[in-house]
Amino acid sequence: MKEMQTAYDPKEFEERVYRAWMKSGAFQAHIDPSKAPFTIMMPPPNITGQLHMGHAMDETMQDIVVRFKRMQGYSVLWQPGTDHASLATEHKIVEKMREEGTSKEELGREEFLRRAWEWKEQYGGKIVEQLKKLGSSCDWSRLAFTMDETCSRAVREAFFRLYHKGLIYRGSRIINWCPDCKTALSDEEVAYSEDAGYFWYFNYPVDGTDEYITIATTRPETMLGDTAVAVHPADARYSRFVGKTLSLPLTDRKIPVVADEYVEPEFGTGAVKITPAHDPNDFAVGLRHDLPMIRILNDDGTINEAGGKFAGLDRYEARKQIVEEMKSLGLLVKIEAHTHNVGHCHRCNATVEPLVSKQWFVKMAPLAKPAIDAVVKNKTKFTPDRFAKIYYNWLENIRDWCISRQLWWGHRIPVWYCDDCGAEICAREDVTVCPKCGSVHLKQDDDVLDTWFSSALWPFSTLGWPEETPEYKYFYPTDVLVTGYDIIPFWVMRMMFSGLRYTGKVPFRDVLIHGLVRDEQGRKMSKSLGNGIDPLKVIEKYGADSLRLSLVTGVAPGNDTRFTEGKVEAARNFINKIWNAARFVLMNVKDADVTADITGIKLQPADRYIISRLMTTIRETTLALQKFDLGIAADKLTDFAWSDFCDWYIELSKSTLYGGDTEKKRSTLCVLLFVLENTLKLLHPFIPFVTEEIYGYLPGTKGQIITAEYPRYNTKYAYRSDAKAFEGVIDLIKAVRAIKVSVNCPPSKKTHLYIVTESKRLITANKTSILRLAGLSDIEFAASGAEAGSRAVSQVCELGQIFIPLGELVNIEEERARLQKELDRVIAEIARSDGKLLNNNFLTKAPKKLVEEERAKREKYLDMKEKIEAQLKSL
RNA sequence: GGAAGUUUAGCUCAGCUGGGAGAGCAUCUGCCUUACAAGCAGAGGGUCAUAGGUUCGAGUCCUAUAACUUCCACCA
Repeated sequence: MKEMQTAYDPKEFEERVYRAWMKSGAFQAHIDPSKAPFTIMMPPPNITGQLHMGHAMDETMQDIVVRFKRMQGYSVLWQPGTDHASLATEHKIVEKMREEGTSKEELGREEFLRRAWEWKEQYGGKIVEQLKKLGSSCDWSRLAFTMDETCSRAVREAFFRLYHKGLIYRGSRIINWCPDCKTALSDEEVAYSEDAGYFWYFNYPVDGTDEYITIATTRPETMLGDTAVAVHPADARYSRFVGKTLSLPLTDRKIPVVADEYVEPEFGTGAVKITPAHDPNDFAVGLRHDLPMIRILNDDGTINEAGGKFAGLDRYEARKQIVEEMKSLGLLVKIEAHTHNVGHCHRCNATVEPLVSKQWFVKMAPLAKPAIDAVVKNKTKFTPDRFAKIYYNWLENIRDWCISRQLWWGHRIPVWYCDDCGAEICAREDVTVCPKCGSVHLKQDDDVLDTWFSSALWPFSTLGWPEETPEYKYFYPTDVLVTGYDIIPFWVMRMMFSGLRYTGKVPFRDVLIHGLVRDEQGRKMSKSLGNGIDPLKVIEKYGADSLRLSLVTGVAPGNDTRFTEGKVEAARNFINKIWNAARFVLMNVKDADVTADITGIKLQPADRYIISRLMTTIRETTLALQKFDLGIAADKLTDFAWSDFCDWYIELSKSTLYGGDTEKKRSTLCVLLFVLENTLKLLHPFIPFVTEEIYGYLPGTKGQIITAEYPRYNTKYAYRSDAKAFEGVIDLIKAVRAIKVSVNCPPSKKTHLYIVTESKRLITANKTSILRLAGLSDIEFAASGAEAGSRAVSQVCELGQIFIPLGELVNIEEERARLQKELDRVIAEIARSDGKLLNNNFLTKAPKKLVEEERAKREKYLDMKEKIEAQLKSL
């Protein structure tokens, strides 16, 4: 048998183990009617993406669930893929072209797309390689891409269906425009932030009088597009002006004063300039009063011809000049500092301009309703469930979704316009001849779709929808979607209404939401702050298993977590512990012909104890994983493995392993192997690499741990009373250890122990272990403490009263103080117990079992009190 | 303006359907005990944000308050 290295070194095997998994086909999903399917769709990372901590956590959580289910015998599909990320990718490619001294306009659409695909082929798979380093066990043979043939067909189909149901329409609306990306954005793609700005107060002259109306604005340049000033109908200050016209300064236009309830008299001056083409509220006012719309901005954020002499200036330069000019005209009243919410492009952070533009929209109201109902009716369940509220909140207030983007990289809108008859044709297949007039002069819409339009179809487009493929029939609907709460509006919501609309089913039954990974100070990790930590570097230093474990321990579902290297170190230390425990077991097994089979073996008390604890751990972790409580599962497991198995059982096993009884030795080895093997299986979803590696060293194992059966709770091995009894032995050992430390007795000095007990059999049965772990030379049963001599230290523990004669080591005063402290503790316990038991309401209303337990405790403490008092007296 | 979350040991955080406050790190003490010093044994440390309420019993449920975080809406 090959020997394990002395120290845990993930670098030595992680890549090798991953290759073996790939080669064995363990990740591959199979349509197997004899098994229940289990499906997870990986949130497709952008092809421009670099693996970050958010991915690492998201992937780890999915992989834990997937490996757990796979071991439970489900036919698992974890579907991987990447997203074309139209805006982000186009940005990147445009940037590259600029460096090469060219531009998309210069190259034209076709050449641009050719280069874009080339870029995708070259760099788009990078993130996939990074995911593999984490240990992600997805079916790479099914790697999908949002712009591949299958997904593209699904996009066409979806668009086609909505279009012909009137749920997709084209119209001129106020949309969010990014002047840097030069495209429309959806409401969700705009991030607002409180920015410091100003309030400029301008006077607009009232025609036919020498009076002015003062308005306040945060965006002076928009005055070029003003088509009215509005006041509240009930505002006495302005009522005499309603119906009059104003001369709009810097232009030759006359604009009316209108009355509209939208105006809040208390805010600003109570008079509002109305720019219907550049403000959503003004747009509504404009419609009500039939005002003209004057768009004053070009796509790049410069002023257009409507701006007269300001045409061609950048919006901020125009602002400066307009303010100057108003000042020189004496029409600038004052400037106030004012912080207000400004919308920014979530991709490039440029200030977004609301403007009227002809775009494609999805009508949301009819789609939102079923998506809400599905969650209300629990067809899809959020974990933690509080996120359902956030989901409702979004869908209940949702506005129509602007889906057209003025970009080239993406799914082109499948609509053609006929140059001859003006027909608008939406079709599944490319159109070359106008179905209305037979003309061949057709032009496809220039725009592409929002990336999220295709992501919304991900759970079924990857399975071949709209074809009823075997995959689709077997794996859809999917089981769990794992993602961060920040993605709910972009993706979760849209997959929900899309799934319901197109497939008639919810796309997933569970949504597992997690939080953000923050930095050590609790800040969001971001490029601009430069505080991001590269998961690949962490893997390089500590291994993927350590990173994975550190990302899920001590984390409550849906909560943000801080990443610290200390956590990774703690995880690494734990894994090293497991590594060495395995090494210990294997060293002792050597060539002994034993396996992890414990059937028919004569078990000692310690064996029953650890097996019982293993069973409890199996039950608890299985339950926690089923509820997606990954943090709790990890906690229970590490606690069991480290504390129960390593610190107790392995230490206990030494007394038989190093003893002469070969039969006992054999059975102990079996139990060690049994517990180790099961522990590795339980740990495998969390730390897959190291568990697989160790599993390979175990005698009698076949195949890989990744496809082994997940341990099952077996009542036969519960051994509840044995385990309970053995806890008394542990308590005894701990008591002796504590005493020895408290009197500064060196651990190496073996001492004698006297014990007054009724559990002689239990103690005798475990005598060698107790001697070894407590550092004793011998144990003697006594009728009373007197036999231990006067200079003995005593302690009341579960199995009885122990006495350790320590001779000159004992300082009577210190011992008296120690006992007094113990006595105080016991008295406090009795008082607590009395508080309950003397309360008649507790006796009558609390569960009987609880009352009985409380009575037993009180008895125990009373007994302890008596003994401690007697000991104090004897000193 | 609306909503959600957080507040527990020095730090970072767990704590499921209410029934004797936990972990890791840090601190202190003692140990190289032949798997592991990335370790072992032991110890100290908490008015569970505040105030009420429900209950025999509240970290846990309800109400209010405060502080912090986040999301949404938005007044030009």
